[in-house]
Amino acid sequence: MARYNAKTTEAKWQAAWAEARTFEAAVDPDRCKPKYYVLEMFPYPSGRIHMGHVRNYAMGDVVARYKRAKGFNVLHPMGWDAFGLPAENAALENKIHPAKWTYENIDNMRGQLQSMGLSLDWSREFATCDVDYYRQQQKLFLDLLQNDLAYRRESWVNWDPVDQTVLANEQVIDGCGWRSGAPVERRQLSQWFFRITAFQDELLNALGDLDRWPEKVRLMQANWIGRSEGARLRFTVKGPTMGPTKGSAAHDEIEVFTTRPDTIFGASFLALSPDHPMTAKLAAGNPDIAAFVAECRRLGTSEEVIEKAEKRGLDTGFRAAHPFLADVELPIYIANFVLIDYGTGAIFGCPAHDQRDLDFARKYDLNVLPVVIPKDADPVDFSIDSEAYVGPGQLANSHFLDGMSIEDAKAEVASRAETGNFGTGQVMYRLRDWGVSRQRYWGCPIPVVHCDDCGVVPVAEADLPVTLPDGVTFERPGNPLDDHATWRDVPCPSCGKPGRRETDTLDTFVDSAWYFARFCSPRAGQPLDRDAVDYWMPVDQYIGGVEHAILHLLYARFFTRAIETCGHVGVSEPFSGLFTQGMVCHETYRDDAGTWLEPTEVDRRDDGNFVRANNGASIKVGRSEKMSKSRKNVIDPEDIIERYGADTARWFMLSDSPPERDLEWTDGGIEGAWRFTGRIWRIIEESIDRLPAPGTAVPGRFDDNALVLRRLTHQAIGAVTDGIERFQFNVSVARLYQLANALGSYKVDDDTDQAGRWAQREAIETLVVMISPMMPHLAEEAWQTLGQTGLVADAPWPVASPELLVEDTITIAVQMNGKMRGTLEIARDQPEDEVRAAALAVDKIKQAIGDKEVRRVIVVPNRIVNVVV
RNA sequence: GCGGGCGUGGCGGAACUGGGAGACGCGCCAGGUUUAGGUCCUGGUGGCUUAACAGCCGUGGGGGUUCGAGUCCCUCCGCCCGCACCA
Repeated sequence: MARYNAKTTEAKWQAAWAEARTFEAAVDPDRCKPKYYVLEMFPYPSGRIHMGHVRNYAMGDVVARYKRAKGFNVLHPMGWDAFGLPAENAALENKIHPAKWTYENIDNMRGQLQSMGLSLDWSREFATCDVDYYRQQQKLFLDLLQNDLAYRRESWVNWDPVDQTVLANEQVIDGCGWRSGAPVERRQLSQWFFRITAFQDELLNALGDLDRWPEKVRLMQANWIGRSEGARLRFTVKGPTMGPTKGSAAHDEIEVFTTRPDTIFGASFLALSPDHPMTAKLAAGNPDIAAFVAECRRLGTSEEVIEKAEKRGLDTGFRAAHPFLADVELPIYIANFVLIDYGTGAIFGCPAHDQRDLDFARKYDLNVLPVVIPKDADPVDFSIDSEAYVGPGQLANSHFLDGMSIEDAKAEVASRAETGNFGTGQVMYRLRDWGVSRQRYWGCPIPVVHCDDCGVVPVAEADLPVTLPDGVTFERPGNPLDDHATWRDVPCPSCGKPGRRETDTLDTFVDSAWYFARFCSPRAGQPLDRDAVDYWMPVDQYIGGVEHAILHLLYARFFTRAIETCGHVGVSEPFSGLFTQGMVCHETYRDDAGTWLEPTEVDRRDDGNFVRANNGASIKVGRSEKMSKSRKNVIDPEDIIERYGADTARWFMLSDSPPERDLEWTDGGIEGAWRFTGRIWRIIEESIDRLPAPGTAVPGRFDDNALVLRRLTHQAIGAVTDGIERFQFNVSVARLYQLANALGSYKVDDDTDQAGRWAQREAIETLVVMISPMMPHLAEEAWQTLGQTGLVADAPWPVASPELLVEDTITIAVQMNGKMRGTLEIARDQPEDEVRAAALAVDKIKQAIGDKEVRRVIVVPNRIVNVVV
């Protein structure tokens, strides 16, 4: 009996699929098959695939192959998110052009992915750095420009001093660049923006229809867009009557945004952001204010400090007139907790109903007047101590608002403000427009020319693409395109006078904001071919890491709407189904000095302790963490595939852990998967000589032994299918183990039981087809060995026979007072009376009842009986 | 601080709408085959009490609803993720 050789077998079937062009998709002209577009987030070509890729693509391949077998016309493409900074860093370090570095990496990673045996349509492959791709992206940019969805403005930007590039607000994490981790500086630059805020309402509202998205992701997006209803209110400024700013000129009015206009009568101060224009004015004439502002800014970027920072403020000496109370004036502070980026950069503080305002009021001894009273509290002695009251209630101490609900009071204040011409109701969003300018070489050039006379002039469509020049140097910091005179200096397309190309390139998030649509018609002469895009879009199932839950997915949703506006697509939402998978983790190891060690440097001894492989020194085993180079807890997929084969690696990725949760890589797990491939193979080899020929007619009769196997087979079909449909691949895997176990212990008497052999073939074929999305090579080899002529990749998904899913005789549990006491074998669907009688006749139940009185008997049909005594 | 999620054997986990807790895998124990070893096969494996039969306990803790709770409700504890002085 030949042992299964994964290496040669996998190569053989990969060649066979390529030869037969099995996975190349085409628009189905008759529309007789439903389409299904499954896509995994395309990789950045770093050079090597990692286990996260293996997990991601193994899952996507299960879906793609399963849907194929279910009769869908499946599109399953792959490409490369190929622009970006690492290529420039590599260029600098290794003196290699970014393009050469990138394409070499792609070649290597393509080979690695192909060794996984994925059912990908490689004929559609492209990289976002292909001129053909980014020329189409430039066309889209021009369309956005024309539709006022792209624009240029001076703005304060987040400047990453390490990457030497601008970052979007979304890319700044805890005051540091999302990629470099360096503290971000603020600089003023002229920048290109995409008007994502034009769709803020749609992007928020449409989340409600994305019912095949994880709730978590929808919530994160909603929070990111951050819609809140409130009011803008203008306060008249008086003074200064005292304090450090006495005598200096200032604003006449301060406009605040509040989500709680109902609490206006509880206001006891106004607070300005340290970056507010009025603050700046005051700081210019007052060193104390300037010093305070500087101090706030210093505190401003670091994360941990701010979290625990005390609420602090500085009284400007100015006063603001209360809009409804002629005799009340509120002090105006500059406060460290007021953000310039949100609302108007100024607030009114109502200490009784906002914790931050309360902390502030207690510190500066300001009035705390409750104006919302909880339902069961007494308005007379309801008071605020150290905790602000933010719950529901009724207005009090609020003149014309007294007795109103919070909602009514909010509306009333907004309406009176409008009447009195000092404010209005207002919806505020946290979302900002998407800054897309990057001062980098390795990105999509923005196709415009700057002219002293004509301003910003778009490059004519006929003159696209604006290609990246060769012969650039990366020695100097900043953008190499700025230094490339022959590329940079061009005549103005409008007037012909000397002009200057835009040297900014687009954020790589733009590249990934429409690649999924390009896959529908990857060689089209325009960005998107409407026939193809209308047929394939939206993506039915998108799969990737949760780390892209906000940025990439929000940009893709925006961009799809933007190009819909320009007429390139007919859908608003790019991904109708989304699945976010967990990370691949591994234990970490350190020696006594605290140095991280690779798994290969560590040996597990028989007593379970870990030692250094080379010298037996003791090792500290740390908790399982995401595989990362810095912690050295990385397992290279190539090593695993080389040693065990792709099927084993894929099987392990799908076993045990639910796909949405983190998976812990263990040696035991991969060994177990590897043993299973051997077991499948043995089951087939040991029985193949005695099985009936493929396609033999169903025997008329099966004995009990065969019937049990057939039932199990058909139940497995139901359960495995259900597991795949619900993204519970681990459950499907468990059911496949169960079926294999049953086959392993299945015995047939060849002299008397041909039907038994038939049932065995049925079970084996079913098993093979159902493992084929997970272990496609082994399945093809088995399919061939079983005497089938076509590819298992083209075989239909098995269908369970309903009559085999139900058993005639069932075992039901009998409880007494809710505790299991025994079981009962009985024909299914018996009348309740008979089940009750049978249950009461069970020996253990009779014993347990003894001389107690039976008060009730609850019969749940075909499930359980509960005797209550 | 706000929002979301999770907590089940030694480990990863299963249990569709409340109905036999622990499927399946790993690990471990015992036995067998072959062998140098692994592979492979058979059986066992939540805890406690017991010689055994059997019984009791058991899904983070406590309480509740129910004939019946891993599942629903309240409360407390712990862990994870996201956002964050968002007015």
